[in-house]
Amino acid sequence: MMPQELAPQYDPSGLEKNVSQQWAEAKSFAATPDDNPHPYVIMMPLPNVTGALHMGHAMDNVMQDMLTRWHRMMADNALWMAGTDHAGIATQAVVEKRLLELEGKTRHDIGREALVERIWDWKEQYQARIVRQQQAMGCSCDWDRQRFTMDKVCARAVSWTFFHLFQDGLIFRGTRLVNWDCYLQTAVADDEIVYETVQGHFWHLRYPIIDPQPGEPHYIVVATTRPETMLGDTAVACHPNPRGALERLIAKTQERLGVASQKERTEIEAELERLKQRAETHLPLLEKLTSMAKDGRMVHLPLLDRQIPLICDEWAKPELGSGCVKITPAHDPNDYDVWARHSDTIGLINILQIDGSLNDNAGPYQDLDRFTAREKIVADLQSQDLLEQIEDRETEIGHSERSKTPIEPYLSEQWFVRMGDVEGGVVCGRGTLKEFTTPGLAQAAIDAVEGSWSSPSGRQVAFHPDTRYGHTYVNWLAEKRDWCISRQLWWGHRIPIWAGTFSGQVLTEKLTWLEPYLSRDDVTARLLHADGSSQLVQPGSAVQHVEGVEYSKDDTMQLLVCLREPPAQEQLGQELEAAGLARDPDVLDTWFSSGLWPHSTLGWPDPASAEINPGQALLGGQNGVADCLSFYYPGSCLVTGRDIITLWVARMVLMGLYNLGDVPFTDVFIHATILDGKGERMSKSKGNGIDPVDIIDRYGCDAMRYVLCEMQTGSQDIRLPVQAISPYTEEMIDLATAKHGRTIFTYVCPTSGKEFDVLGTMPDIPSAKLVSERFEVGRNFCNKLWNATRFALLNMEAATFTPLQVKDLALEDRWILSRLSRAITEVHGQLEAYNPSAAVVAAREFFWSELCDWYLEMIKPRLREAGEAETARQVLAFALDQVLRLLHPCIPFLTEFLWQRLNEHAPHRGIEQALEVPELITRAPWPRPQDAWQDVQSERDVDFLRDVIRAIRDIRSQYTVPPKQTVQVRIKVDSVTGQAAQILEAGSAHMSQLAGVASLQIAADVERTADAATAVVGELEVYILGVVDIEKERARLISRITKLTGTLEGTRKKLANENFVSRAKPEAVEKERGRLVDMESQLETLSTSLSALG
RNA sequence: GGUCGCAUAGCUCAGUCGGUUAGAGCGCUUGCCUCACAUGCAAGAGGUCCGGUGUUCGAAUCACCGUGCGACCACCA
Repeated sequence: MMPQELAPQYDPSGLEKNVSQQWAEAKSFAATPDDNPHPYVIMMPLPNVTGALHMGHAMDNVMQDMLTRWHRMMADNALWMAGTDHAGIATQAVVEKRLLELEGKTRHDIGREALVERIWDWKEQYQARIVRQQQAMGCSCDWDRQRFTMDKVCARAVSWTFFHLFQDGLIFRGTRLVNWDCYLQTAVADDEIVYETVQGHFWHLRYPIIDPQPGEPHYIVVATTRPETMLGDTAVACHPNPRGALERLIAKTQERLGVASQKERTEIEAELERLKQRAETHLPLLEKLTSMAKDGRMVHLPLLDRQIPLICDEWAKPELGSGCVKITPAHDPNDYDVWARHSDTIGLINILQIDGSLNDNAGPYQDLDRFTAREKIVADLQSQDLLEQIEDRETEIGHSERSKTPIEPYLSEQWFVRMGDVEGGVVCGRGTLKEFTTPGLAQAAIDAVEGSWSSPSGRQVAFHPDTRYGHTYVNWLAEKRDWCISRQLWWGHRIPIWAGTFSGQVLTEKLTWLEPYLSRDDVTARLLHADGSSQLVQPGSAVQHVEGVEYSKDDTMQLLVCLREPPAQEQLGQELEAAGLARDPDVLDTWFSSGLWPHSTLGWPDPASAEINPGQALLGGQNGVADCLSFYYPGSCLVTGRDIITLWVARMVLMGLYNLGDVPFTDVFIHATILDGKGERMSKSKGNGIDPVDIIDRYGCDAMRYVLCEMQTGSQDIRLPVQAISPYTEEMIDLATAKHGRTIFTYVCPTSGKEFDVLGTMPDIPSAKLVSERFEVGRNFCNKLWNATRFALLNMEAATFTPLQVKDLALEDRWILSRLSRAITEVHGQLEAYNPSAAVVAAREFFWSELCDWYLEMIKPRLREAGEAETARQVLAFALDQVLRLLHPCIPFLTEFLWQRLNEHAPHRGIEQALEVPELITRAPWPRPQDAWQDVQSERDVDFLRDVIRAIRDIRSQYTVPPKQTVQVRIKVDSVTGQAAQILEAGSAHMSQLAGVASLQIAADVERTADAATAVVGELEVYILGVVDIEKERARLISRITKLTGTLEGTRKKLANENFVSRAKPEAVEKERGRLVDMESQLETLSTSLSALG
């Protein structure tokens, strides 16, 4: 096939599709275990199947792809595992919402099975869309291995992990106060709550005191932002020692005042004054109440006519409110703690039903929604004169991230993973060669990133680009809070537990029936005592144990049976159900399965028997080569944003350690978060989120990737100004400065004056695409690369390869090879340091500022000359080859396309020897720097020539000499045989080509004509003849002299400073001396020229 | 309340061990459609390195104080 000439302009649209197809056909990204000792593994942070990808995903994916492609070129066996997350609550919420909107039905109308089926449909649709987006971004994942967290292979890993944690006593069931989403009717994790400030009230309630003695108050005032919770009050607390507490606080505040800054002072002084005042006004009453509490006095709970005790607890703060606090243990976490301290004297009353309405403990308010009840209660209290005051107040209300409804603290039975240290420690990697014992799960994950610890294989986890995110990780884990893993949802991995509550003889019967199953290694059971503790039912000893002393005949106990294997869950599960046990309806927290991602995807616990989807690459070992799990685990690098360091990274580390005894990866690369032009986090719901596909459509994927790489500098945030494309005029409108329309999601097009929206939710006005002009830079870069290649190919009709000796090459050839070698070292080093921006800048700098701006220009005359052209072509082809390789991890499509064109024109490339040139660039060997090519002398010589050329160009520009007009130049040198003269002589062709020099005279005694402008380059005087306007030249020279004199004075002063000369490093002093000499000589030349002007 | 981070050109950001006249890209000004590229080429202007104090021969860089932002965690009767 005849090589085709490239079009003069780069157009990414068709190109990227074709290249994509080539990669797919060649299965370029397939990874299979082999005898390569260097696997490189990245596990993709799995996007949720709730929606399309955004710019944050683009950044994340591009960073991963860059690392993967780089390692693939370095001949590592590189696996990038792709996949998606079922994202339990998020996905179910989206599908339920649609169900309601489109069909007016709730999940209860259609039932569990039908809902789950619908969510699967949704998942298929979105997963396909996500994969298309990732492929459009050039992601070089092994697409034959992509997974979904609910795939069978992953489900088995989830079940196994649950089973072992349960068996080890690390998973337990308990009644705890959880965050309850009344809309979705599930527990949600602390991190799934967003706080919003709302205008609320602070109600001060009066609780009458029963039988007040003379001198005692008739009521106690307590304040609340949620008055309906009073129905669940079981005590009122006051501080056991209010005077002591208040005095301590006053002392502490005084101390703070001592060290406070000026600004804080007034505030602290006011606070101090308030506290002192309060001691006067409130203490007598509070002390009275304390003594009454110690006396065991009771308080009347209004509306319900209950008596509740007055108790002493330090949770009551004498400095706040009335100094007393109502205690609602079932609906407030702090009150729950108070209850835990006083559980012998006070009760615990739940007043809520799962939908947020009140239950039968609420008496007359039963079945009212909690907010309706609130109004009614306030009104009722008011009518009984029990409302002392209503204060307006801003309050922070926790809302569920998914349903956007207010969260209620709610007492319910949930499953937890024990994160803290346990007696006897936790065995990690049980049964493997890497087995070791750790104090607890959280501690194991903390150890993994700290100091001297290393896994049995010698690994540990390091954060990049710096260690500060290690602190986030450790601080979070150090709390060792138990992890609530149950969710009352239908979408997710169902908890593999069957439970039944039995007592006495029946329990014994059940255990006897269970006995034979317990000898199987995939069945385990525990008995849950009323106090929350549990014991493993041991095979062979179950019956005896039960008949022993552990519990009395009348005790009621919960029998929990856990099944490890999903198939057994089907069969044995039915038997258990027939025996009166019921499967736990809950599903697991999404992070439970994503925490297993690095090994569940590889077939853990047994790759050979892993059930993968049809057509997918096998996981078991073949032909004597290791299976995927042992080959690809532990992996290499995790790439993610900082928002899920705790949720995900920490969990992967601890799950990996627990199941396999080793960390899932050794490096964690935390990339920047993308913000909009106002510094706000990008998100679709904020109306500032850019869809990567819109950028790809407009600028091309490579352009987007180039800019993303260049932006990744290591700082924590990146601002990306966002523009909307006006649907009326197609103009770009900057959202940071544009005028809003009727809502914050609409803007006014300044030209047409019409309104558009950015969310796509306004039915009556058109919506605008969001893009960013920042990506133009990337497109321009791609165009430059396209055209540089185009130029090379136009000159390469007869390219051949002949082994060359570097020392025989022309100055510019030696120079470009030396610079190339440096650039390779730099790019490689910056990639190793997780600094993509610096890597890309180094590649660009070499390619654009050196190869294009100078080398190409310098060899143009040679390319036209037979005899000279061959070598120039060969060096050019080689340099281009190396540039394409260096840029491939960043801009894969274009480099792949150009690589193939280069292969057509110049299939054999190299300098001393021919390079390995594969058909596709994806597996082209990564460039290596050549020490032998480092040529300081040629670099210095070319720098010098460039300085002279620039000086001439500067003068030409200053005197507006038309580009086509040539100039005569005379250069005064010390000696015509000196080095400078030789370089100039050798470079005269370049000067003519690059600075329009028609005639060049180099001599020690050149004459300066009256119409000559003077430039000084180092020690040389350069005269450009026939351009001068005397006044202008005088002004120019004076300006130069003034500037130079200033610097010169500074240097002189420095050197005159005795301290500098004696104390600074000798090199620094030497440097200054050298500069001084240079500047003095330049100044002299300039002064001479000035005076010559007359 | 706790922990951590940021502030450098009009904009977005680099700046390594404290050492030359503080850099890049975009934008701006001027001149060029020079036979690869106007998505380009050449030349240029543009800085109180947030403010202050200190350490040092020397501070954008180190320490402390202040100002203004931001992130995460905790809490909020």
